[in-house]
Amino acid sequence: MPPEDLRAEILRVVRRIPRGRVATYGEVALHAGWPRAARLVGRVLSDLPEGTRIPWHRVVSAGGRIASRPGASGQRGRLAAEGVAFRGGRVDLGRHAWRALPGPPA
DNA sequence: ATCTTGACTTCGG
DNA sequence: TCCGAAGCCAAGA
Repeated sequence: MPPEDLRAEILRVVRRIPRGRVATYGEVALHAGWPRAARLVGRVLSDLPEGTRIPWHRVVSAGGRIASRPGASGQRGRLAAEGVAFRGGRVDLGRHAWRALPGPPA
């Protein structure tokens, strides 16, 4: 599957992440059909226009950490506005993971 | 064609 | 828990 289709597929996956839940880059890549393309997910999201309706803020790094980049704090704010709980600077995946439960048992 | 650079992940110390 | 190294895929120089 060429990168162009992969991009569309990634965006499709991100769009289905429900409000109040989060998914990791690796997970999005997995659901898009590219198990090891986590970095590409980040690349695709970085190309999104400012006014996009894609819920890019619901995509976080492994373990619920917010990816380092300019604007990271804004992402946290958006998530908090959706009711996502944080614990020690990390998203509480035990309560807000979209599907899998990568973190240790609560 | 080779090297560097990322909104990444996992493993080992 | 924090840090560094290695593996990862694509794009740009």
